[in-house]
Amino acid sequence: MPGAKRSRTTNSGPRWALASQAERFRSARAAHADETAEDYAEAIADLIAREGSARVTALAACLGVSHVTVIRALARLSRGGLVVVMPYKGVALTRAGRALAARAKHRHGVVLAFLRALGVPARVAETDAEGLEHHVSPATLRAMERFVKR
Amino acid sequence: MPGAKRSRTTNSGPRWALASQAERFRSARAAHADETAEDYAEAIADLIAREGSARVTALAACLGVSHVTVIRALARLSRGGLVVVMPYKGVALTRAGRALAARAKHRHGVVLAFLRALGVPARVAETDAEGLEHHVSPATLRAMERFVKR
DNA sequence: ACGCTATTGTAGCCAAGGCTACATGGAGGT
DNA sequence: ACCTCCATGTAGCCTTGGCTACAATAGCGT
Ligand SMILES: [Mn+2]
Ligand SMILES: [Mn+2]
Ligand SMILES: [Mn+2]
Ligand SMILES: [Mn+2]
Repeated sequence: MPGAKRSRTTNSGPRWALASQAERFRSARAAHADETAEDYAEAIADLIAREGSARVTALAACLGVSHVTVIRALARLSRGGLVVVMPYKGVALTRAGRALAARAKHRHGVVLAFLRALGVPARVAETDAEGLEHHVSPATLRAMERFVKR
Repeated sequence: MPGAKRSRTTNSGPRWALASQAERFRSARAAHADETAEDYAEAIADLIAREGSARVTALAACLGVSHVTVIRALARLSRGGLVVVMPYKGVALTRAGRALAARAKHRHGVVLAFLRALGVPARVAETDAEGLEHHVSPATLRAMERFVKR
């Protein structure tokens, strides 16, 4: 008979498969939790470098969200000790914030250069890099760097 | 004087930079919106293939979330016409659901094979692929396939 | 036939990340 | 000095995606 009835606890595949698959999903969810902080830190550092200051409105335009969304995100990052908000003056990065921005910027650059080296068109590479970067582990990042340097 | 005061509308960098950066962030957010559907479709198809049915409990174990989370996600996917839930029997994929699962599974496979080919250790590759897959555009996917086939 | 146990479902909580509409504040230009 | 405009902040709403605790039910084994 088809779908031969197996006792309720039996399951064909390898015993470790399910648990470690769950771990993979957990990792992806954890990456998403860090994503906002990374993107904000990088955007703030860029704005300060390019315009001398990072204003809430500029951040909103840059990230493609409303200023309200930025204000609330900054409040969270501030509680987390990554930024200092100076109303009507701009947002500054703390030491930890600058460190995060530097790591994010570096990784972003590597991922982008990697995609370009792979032969992905510039515009597409730029778009994909913005999402991919947050899921690139240190080991994969090293592999990408190796590849970029031929 | 340092930080030479620029008129309020001036901004150094290229004029198009901000808007298109916003577009990149919007794309990444859009990818996240599809992520749950893709992962669920793929997991359901896998469970059906491996065990003959996809039960809520099995999905929860597989995805690393509580059964409540699965039930609610399935309700949304059901409203979206991707799955049909048959209580105490299992979850079935609709035609659209099967198509999504097939695309997701293929892309996942390519991303994983690509990382392996790049020299990323198996465990790390499996973990990274779970998050990366959702941000790989068709153009990048093709580039990865090309690379895997040397 | 009946009870146990595992599966499924509900209620209600939380945080994040979006939004619009409206309120307040700063600062430049007149 | 003051007006006006823009930047900032608040109130309140929504959806997604987590969770725990508890309720209901299917179906197996006795
Ligand atoms: Mn980035
Ligand atoms: Mn990003
Ligand atoms: Mn992602
Ligand atoms: Mn995935």
